[in-house]
Amino acid sequence: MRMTAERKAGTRDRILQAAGELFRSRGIDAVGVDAVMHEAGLSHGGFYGHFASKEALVAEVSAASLARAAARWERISQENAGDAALQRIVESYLDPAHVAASDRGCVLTTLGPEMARRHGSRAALTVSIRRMLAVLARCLPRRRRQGALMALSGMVGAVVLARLSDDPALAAEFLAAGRRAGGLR
Amino acid sequence: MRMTAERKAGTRDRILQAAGELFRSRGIDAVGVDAVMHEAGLSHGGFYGHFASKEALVAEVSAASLARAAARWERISQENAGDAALQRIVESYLDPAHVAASDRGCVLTTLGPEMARRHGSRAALTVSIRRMLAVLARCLPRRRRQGALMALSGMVGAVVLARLSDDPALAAEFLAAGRRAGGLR
DNA sequence: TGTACATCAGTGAACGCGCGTTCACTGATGTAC
DNA sequence: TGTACATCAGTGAACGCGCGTTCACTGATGTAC
Repeated sequence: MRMTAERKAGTRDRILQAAGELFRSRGIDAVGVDAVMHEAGLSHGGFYGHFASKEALVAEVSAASLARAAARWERISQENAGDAALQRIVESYLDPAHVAASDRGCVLTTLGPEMARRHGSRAALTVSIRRMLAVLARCLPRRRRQGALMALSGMVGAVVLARLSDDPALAAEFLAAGRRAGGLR
Repeated sequence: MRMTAERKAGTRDRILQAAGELFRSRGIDAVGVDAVMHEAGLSHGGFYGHFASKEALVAEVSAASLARAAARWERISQENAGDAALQRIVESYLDPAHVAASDRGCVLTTLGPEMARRHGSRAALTVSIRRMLAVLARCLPRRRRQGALMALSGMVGAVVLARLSDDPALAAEFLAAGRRAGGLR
């Protein structure tokens, strides 16, 4: 009984993981429950033993994914001095490889407008956004709050625009602008 | 014959207008051809007399909508001095009323990630992005290119994050950060 | 000017398909004796 | 230790529905005489 419960929790995590990757790379409405379950190595019927609906999955996977990003930023800022922490966070957010791999990209840049329309999911995302702002403010020397707001806005916009840009040179310019907004260079 | 051709062109424009509003407010995949045609006051069957496919409509309406925004910025920058033009552009982009009315919002902030996945449509959007950057650069006193890239990134990110924020106070903070990124205050 | 015909923008029924969801089932694993 | 039973995570067929697209049609308008 104990082991089956753990096994089920593991399956649930695999579904969340698969959904996180597929939603971010293809968009929420373009990915069906059967595609998520197939990616998790299961048949589609079992989905409703883990989640009440596709919408419940969307809410949970987006909240969990952004919360994990916020936790990662917090860990980096605890283990590094302000300067070094900021550099790590900003560089990794704007790393061209991360920008290209949208299936592992930040929810804010991969699903931002889509999640903004799902009003029920915004509260959970806002909690993580506040945590990310707090980390950035802690890393900055002064004008902390304003700097954090500008850094996050600049980074999110830069990634969205870099992904939209047809020309790699223009995309690189946006990523460089994002780094500057994040206080680097 | 002449008048019917004009009438048909007018109908086509109504379809584009309806699609632009619906796609931006609800998302592309959440809006069907029949919803677009109904909004334009027509029955769904007539759609294929105007467009080859839904995907062709998506490409055209997104490109046209962003091109119109770029043209508006160019008009403002021609009719005003650099300072005043920048203020008008940035203020209107970050006006809370405009941010709330996503059906008339900028394609970059309402459909950015969704359009980034449609590789065939990116080239046309990139043309408009370059025009918008050129306008911003013309308005700035110095560090023009860098300033323009940071301004556009900061404004786009600020609007995305403001729409995501559950709390109006936090949303207002993001919009203020976007104004600062745009060189105001 | 009036009538007969041609054009074609728009209609609405129909199509095949994939979606989200339900449900009777199966078979591996855990428990009781 | 071995056997019989209970549990329940996961299966896969089936559902109603709305999607994108097609097509035979209609009826208003423009042209020819």
